[in-house]
Amino acid sequence: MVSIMSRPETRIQIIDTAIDLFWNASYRGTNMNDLSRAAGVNKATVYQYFRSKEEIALAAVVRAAERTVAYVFVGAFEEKDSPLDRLREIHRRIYETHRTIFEETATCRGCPFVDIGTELAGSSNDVRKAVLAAFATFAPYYRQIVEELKKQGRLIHDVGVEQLARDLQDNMNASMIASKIENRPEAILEGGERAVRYLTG
Amino acid sequence: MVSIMSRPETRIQIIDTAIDLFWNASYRGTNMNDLSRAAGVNKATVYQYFRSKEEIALAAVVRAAERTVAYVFVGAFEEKDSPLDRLREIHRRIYETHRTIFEETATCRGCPFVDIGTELAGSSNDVRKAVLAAFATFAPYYRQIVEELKKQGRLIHDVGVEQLARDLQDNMNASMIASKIENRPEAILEGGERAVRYLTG
Amino acid sequence: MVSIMSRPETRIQIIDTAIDLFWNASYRGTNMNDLSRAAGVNKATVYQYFRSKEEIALAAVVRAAERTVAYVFVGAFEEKDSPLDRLREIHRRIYETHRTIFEETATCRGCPFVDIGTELAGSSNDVRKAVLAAFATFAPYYRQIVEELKKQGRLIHDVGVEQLARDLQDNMNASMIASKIENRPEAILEGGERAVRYLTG
Amino acid sequence: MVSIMSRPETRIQIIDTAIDLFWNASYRGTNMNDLSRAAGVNKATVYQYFRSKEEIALAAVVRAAERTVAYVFVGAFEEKDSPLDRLREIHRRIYETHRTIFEETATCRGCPFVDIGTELAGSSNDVRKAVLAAFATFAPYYRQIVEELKKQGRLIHDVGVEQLARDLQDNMNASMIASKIENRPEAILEGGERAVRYLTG
DNA sequence: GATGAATGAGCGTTCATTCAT
DNA sequence: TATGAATGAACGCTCATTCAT
Repeated sequence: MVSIMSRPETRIQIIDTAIDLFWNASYRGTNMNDLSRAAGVNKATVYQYFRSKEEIALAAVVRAAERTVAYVFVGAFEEKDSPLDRLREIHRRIYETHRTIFEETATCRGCPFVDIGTELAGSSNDVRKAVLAAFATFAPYYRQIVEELKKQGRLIHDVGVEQLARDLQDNMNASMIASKIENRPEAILEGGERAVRYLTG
Repeated sequence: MVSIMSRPETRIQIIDTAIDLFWNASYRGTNMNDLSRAAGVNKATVYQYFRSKEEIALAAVVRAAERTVAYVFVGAFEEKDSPLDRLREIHRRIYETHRTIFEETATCRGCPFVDIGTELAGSSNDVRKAVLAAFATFAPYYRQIVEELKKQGRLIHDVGVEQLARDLQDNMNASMIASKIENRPEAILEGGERAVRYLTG
Repeated sequence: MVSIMSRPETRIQIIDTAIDLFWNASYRGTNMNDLSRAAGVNKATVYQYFRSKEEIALAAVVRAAERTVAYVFVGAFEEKDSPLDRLREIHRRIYETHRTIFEETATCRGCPFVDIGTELAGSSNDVRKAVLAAFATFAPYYRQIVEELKKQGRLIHDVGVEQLARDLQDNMNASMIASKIENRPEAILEGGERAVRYLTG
Repeated sequence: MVSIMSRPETRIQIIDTAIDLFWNASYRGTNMNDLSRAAGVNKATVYQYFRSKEEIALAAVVRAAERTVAYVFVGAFEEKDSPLDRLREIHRRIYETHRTIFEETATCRGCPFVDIGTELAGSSNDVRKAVLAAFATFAPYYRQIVEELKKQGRLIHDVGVEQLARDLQDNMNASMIASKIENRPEAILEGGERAVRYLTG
């Protein structure tokens, strides 16, 4: 069965499939055979859109970041108004995603950025930097949360906004690692409460 | 029960080599050829001590945890007396290890437990649980730090000791991930300060 | 009989590109991607003019022979009058072509006919025969050189004209192989002197 | 069926098989699957002895040269005493080899050195130099033939010994190319007569 | 107990060729 | 006519693992 999709759709189809497979089975745990089959295209077709598997990883990180910004951060900011609610909503949205997968597969996935970043940082500087860039696209949202809290005089630590925003990102990463290692999605939710606690006591 | 090997040193030599290689190049990025050569034994000899590569990963996680307890946690507790100094010393010891490697290789390694855990959690439940068990061996030290602070009335959060100890472990994981993704060992040190801040304000 | 293509220039463009690429990187070392791109046409377009890659090789041999006859043999015969000067001029013209390429690429190309012939003789009888036919288009010129020398009584070997003409072709092939293996264009020029020596002492 | 041969035998078995296949179907026309199967070993085993296909080509050229020296040149020198008989015997021995293969396969193979040299000179400088080195191992025999003829005062050309020895090598190469392109083993024999003619008139 | 040698299965990648428009 | 897109088959090479001694 040949799909009738034109160029950009195929590319995106491949990337989205890669995001899913890399996230589920890691970069090295996913092979190009599985990837092409899951994407519904021939293996050679994949190589008309990407020069190498690593280049797919790069594109996957970029696109996953875009999707995360749209669904998690913009979504949370649109749905909630107060900084703390937004922070909780960010964690809640990620939690829901993981919980759904957990219910289907009994397995808790980790953070797609942390996972591929730690797996490949040692062998691909490009991927490492792509993950760093992904985090940078989340930073404005964390920053805004911190700034609003600061304006409201509710921050308990006398630390720069930038640092606190980074702390929120680190806290999110830690939550998702815990949820994967403990195989327990709730850790992500608990991470949200910890973040609130850390910022406002 | 008699173990299948006669020379425990060989077994340990293999495990220690595996810890180093897995930590440096990830589990899947390390092959049995490199491992056996680096361990100074024949490839077939490795398979007299371990049934599979995964079993080596299991043993590596266990032994790396033991070494971490001895050098990082016991070491820090022997060197420092106050809970906050001990917490800082834990981060400092890990930082020093990473900084030394960073100066030699210009590359920042991550957390051996988080790395192998996130890489294999999806495909090996045993490894995931081994990492969880490794963290459990660190927990008593974090717990003692928190308890002593509590006794001194210096904790700013009204949260259970157990939870705060977990938070310290999560914070450490987050620091090491940041140091790897940012290729900047200092992130581990900064993580120590954040932990202090989180606990005592 | 109507040919299948409407634009003869496209066909020729493809063939000329193939001659260059096959000559530079060998038949199997050239792929249809590079060929179509270098020819400035779509890959599928190539297959509207040729049924297969081998058919391109066939056409390339035919056209390269035509170009060689025109530039090397007719050119030499127009420029020089005496048989020995013509023989030398044949080698000189080929030498100049190779020397120019050598100066640009530091690499000495071989004989396009010998190269593709030896590469494909074992797998394509058609290509082998095409190369044979190419040599046959050079033979009249070598024959004429030998015949004129014979008429002048300057031949030192009592061998048939046909055989001596073949010897000249063989000598040329040997020169070009030597120049390629030794990466030294001068071997072609030296081959010209050897030919003179062989015929007239 | 696993062969019981020990290390050096397996290596030689692979090389000898490679010589045969490369000679029959060219370097690029031979794949590692065919090679390993024909050698009677697993594909992975081949890569325990050679780092790459190109390294096999290198070893094949070296060994083919050794075998050629032993069978063709030393053999001819032991069998015949006079320089011209030796020269003819060199061509005759090569001819017999080709004729036997021709009778079995109806196809005339070319020169293993020229063939792989022209195929790979453009992409592997190492192979090119290996072929050059192979010719260098034949040179002493051609040189001795020429020197003895010179001592006997039978040379008709006033050209250095070194040059004439090179001419004999070139002549042999030309003969074998002709035999392959014409699919006619006799061309090698005729090349022997031409060599005699060239040297002594 | 230790090893040199071997292997089946699979890896990422590329090939000549064809489809659909 | 010409092309953007796709493909089955094969490529050189590497993997974790096992055999035979």
